Amino acid sequence: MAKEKKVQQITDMDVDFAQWFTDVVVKAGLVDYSGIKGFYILRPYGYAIWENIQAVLDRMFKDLGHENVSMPVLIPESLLQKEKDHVEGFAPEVAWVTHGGSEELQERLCVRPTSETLFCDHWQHVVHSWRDLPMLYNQWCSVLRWEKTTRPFLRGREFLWQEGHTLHRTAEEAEAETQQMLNVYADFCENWLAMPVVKGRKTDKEKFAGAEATYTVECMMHDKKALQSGTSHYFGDGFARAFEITFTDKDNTLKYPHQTSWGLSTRTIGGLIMTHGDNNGLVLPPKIAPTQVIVIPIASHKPGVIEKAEEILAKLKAAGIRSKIDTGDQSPGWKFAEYEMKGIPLRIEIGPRDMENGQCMAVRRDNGEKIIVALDGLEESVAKLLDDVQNGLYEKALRNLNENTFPASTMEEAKDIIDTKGGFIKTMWCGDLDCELEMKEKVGVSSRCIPFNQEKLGDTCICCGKPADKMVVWGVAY
RNA sequence: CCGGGUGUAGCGCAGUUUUGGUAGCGUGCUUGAAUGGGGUUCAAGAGGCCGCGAGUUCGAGUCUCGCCACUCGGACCA
Repeated sequence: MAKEKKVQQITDMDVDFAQWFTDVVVKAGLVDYSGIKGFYILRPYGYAIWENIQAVLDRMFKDLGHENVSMPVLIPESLLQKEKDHVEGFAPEVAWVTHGGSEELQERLCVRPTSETLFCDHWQHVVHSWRDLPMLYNQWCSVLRWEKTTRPFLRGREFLWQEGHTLHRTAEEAEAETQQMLNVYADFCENWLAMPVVKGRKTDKEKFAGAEATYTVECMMHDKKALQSGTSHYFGDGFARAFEITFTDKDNTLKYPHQTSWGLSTRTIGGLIMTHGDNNGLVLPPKIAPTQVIVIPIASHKPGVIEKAEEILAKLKAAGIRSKIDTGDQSPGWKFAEYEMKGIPLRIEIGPRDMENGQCMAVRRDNGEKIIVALDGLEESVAKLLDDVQNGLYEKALRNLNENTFPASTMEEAKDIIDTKGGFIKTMWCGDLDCELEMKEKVGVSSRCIPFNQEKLGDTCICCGKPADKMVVWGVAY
């Protein structure tokens, strides 16, 4: 029943997935294009989703002892250049401020593409003793990267994110933090966004500029492409050495602290859209949806209908369910389509017929199922239905991931899978960069990660045939 | 950065060649009426520096030259 496309204005996702995505983000009122390429306006509905993401993650961070701070938006060139790998990684895509008013600056300033260098510079000032550690910082901000090609949510030149930065006394502690925060992201993606993840470590080729190790949660989108939804980096003491951050340890010797950073951006909203959305528009998991229930009165000119609808709204709100009502004069059909476009998880219809029977009609956004619900105990029924939608979305996404992840033992096999089916490919890999490059060249995939959940598919590398003990997941990435 | 495409009403587009000559369509918007359980119907109305700048011409949305912006694919990235 939900198969038929009820909204004509959006492109069919099976015809042109990219266009479908663009149609949805615009028509659901999430973003508008600004006058500058790659800069997007987050409209109230899009921003509300981000606010919910922020609220949940912020709580999680703070529960683990992190504190929020705010760093400058500009970085002096000399600072950016202190860590060699880092600057090489980011230099091609930074924007520079060269003038203040009409005066040319003595040193140009880059608009932050990420803030490691700023945190390091700060810590160099304030960290002196083992008693000053750990530093567990986070900031919510936007960063700038001058991307060549841009898309709403998925790749903007400016994007909103959070970047956590921590500094620790020992390597072990920093490594544990890196893992812990990756697990926070995985937990958040799976339990709040209903997006199952593949957790793992990035190959050296794919790791963050300046990091010793990068960990990632990778999600599969509806078109079977991969989206990196959160990353966590372990830096060792590389930055500390470059920025000369030292502390006196308990044994009265001078040491370099160990560092991490981790980030999750508005790209995740793109992930939500591409994971759960359908041909009628957006589909939001109830736990993150700004509005969980939309109440629509039917034949609202009939006596008592509006009043009953308002009564239902009040009941739901009192039960802590984020609900709205639409008493506007558009036709019911128009409203159905509108709120489906916006991905509201549950719709409650209430009309004269329902009132006579002491019931209302609930319609699930995820599968279109229509359920008659008694007005008595409505709050409990609705809460249960919202849970069902949340779980249904996760199960569906998990099925998509599992059914489209294939083992491969030869390049030909891998190529065939990518060309005919798409999805993720898991193979053994020897660890050589050359083989990784060849996979890109010949199969068209990049390594997504070396999953923590390893399977022994064989003992030779898919590419060179030499001994291999690592299983890698490959895919076409956003 | 390379290659293609597009700029005309809020949005989506036709009109541009073969013929330079009153600015069009759909949708949306406003108002009114009837409707109302899947984008309801009818009526009336408002809305344009035809991307920008030069040029040709009696006359340019249309022809010439230049510029700009956006967009889609490719190479690079959250």
